[in-house]
Amino acid sequence: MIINLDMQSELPIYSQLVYQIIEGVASGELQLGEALPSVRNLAADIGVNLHTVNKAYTLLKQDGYIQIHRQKGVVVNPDGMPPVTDDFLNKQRQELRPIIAEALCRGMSKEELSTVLSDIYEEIKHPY
Amino acid sequence: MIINLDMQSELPIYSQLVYQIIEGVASGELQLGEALPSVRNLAADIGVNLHTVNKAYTLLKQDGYIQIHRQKGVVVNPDGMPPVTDDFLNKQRQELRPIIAEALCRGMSKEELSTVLSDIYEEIKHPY
Amino acid sequence: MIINLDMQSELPIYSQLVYQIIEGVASGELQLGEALPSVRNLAADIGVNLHTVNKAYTLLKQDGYIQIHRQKGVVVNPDGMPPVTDDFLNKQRQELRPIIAEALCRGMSKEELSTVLSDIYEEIKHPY
Amino acid sequence: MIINLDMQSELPIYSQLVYQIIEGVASGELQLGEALPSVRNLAADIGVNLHTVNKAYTLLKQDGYIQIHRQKGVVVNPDGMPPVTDDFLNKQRQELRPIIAEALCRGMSKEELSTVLSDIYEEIKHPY
DNA sequence: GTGGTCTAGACCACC
DNA sequence: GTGGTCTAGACCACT
Repeated sequence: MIINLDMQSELPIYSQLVYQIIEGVASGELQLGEALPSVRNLAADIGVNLHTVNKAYTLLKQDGYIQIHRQKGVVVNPDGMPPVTDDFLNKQRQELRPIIAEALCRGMSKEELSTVLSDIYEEIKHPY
Repeated sequence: MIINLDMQSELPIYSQLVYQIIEGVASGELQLGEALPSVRNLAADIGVNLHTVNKAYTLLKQDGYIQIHRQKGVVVNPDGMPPVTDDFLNKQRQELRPIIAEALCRGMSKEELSTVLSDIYEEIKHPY
Repeated sequence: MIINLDMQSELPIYSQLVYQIIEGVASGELQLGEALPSVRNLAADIGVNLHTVNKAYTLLKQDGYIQIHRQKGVVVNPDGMPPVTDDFLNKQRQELRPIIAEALCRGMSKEELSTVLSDIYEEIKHPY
Repeated sequence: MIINLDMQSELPIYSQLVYQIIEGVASGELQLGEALPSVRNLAADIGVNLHTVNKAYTLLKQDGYIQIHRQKGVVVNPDGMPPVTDDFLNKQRQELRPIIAEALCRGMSKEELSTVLSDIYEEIKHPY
């Protein structure tokens, strides 16, 4: 899987890592139970610090996206992805709110927004 | 207009300010051309430093949401809001992408996402 | 003569006034010895404070562009415009330097810059 | 690179910094991709507050002259300088206009002005 | 009274 | 170590 980092982004590198792995699962490029590179290997591959990869993996584990086994290494959670909890929905709304407010302000209609959302949805699901 | 700040949030205070003012315009609570509080007044009202407010105002001005008149004060841009540029759409997609990837991963359908979006859209537009 | 002020410009209003009057003389719209509106009238016409107009006139007088007579009012200096002094040339170079550096940085050639300069020169001289 | 600040100038210190760095790039003293001093180092070197340097760097970043890498430092944009956009040309004309009007008023010919411009252009390009 | 600038000094996240 | 954010308090130009 190809990881694409923007070193100038305001987003921390570990967050970018988290999102790229989540997107990998969302697109099907990463299967449930599939092994991920070790912290050490991934860090070397993408040229970032060990701590950075570690932080990303730890966050992914906390949210239930991956499992970290002492010896076997890191795998995408074979029991499936975390469910849509109320906490998640609240967080999602908080993140969407300012984006939608800005769009509304600039005159985008609900339909236009829906189209953008739908576009991205399909783009992630079928990245080929 | 009521400003609601979360001092514990990971979002910088000035960003929260920016979004709340944008939402104020989006909801119609702030009219085009309407005066905003002076830097110092707003800072005192919400209990933050004047530089923090200043930064928020400066960002809003850069994006064309407000005008800062020399020694007269700050007003919502009377010439209307900034348009939907390609830059804006790109930025919007970049912000939406990880949110949608996460939703997809957890099994939300496109329709469910659209409903959430629609909900928030109306919530902002009709906050009563 | 039509005065055009930009209340949002970073340039102080009195400076804008100074430049517009200088441009009026440069274009020939204002003749040597021609009367300018009184401080009071001009302030009322363009909707700014008396002090602002006063400051502009005072600066113009200091540089020798106009004369201010107690009773007769304000006139464009009938003895001609101030000469090209070394001080003026130094000030001019200081002002031009950052503009030219920026142009050079972005890849404008000396010829392109000269064309822009020539354009503006003619535009001011023949504003019709 | 030697930075020369005039603390008495009407130009804000951060603007002087911006222009000096742009001139450094224009003259070739600063190469594309070259590292600039950290905010704190530069501030200490030239004896100003770190916020002042920060503001200069932020402005340079906004215009595309430099890149600010997360926790790694500041470099001259390795992808080249920002292009000559219409916005830039408009801003340039606005800045040149009053300077040219004044010169015209005092009787400088187009050729004299062109010579001054050419002088400064070469002076910046070949500062030795 | 307005925003613009500057200082001094602090804490934080990231790497 | 880096930049990002925030505070407190000051002076200035402009209107």
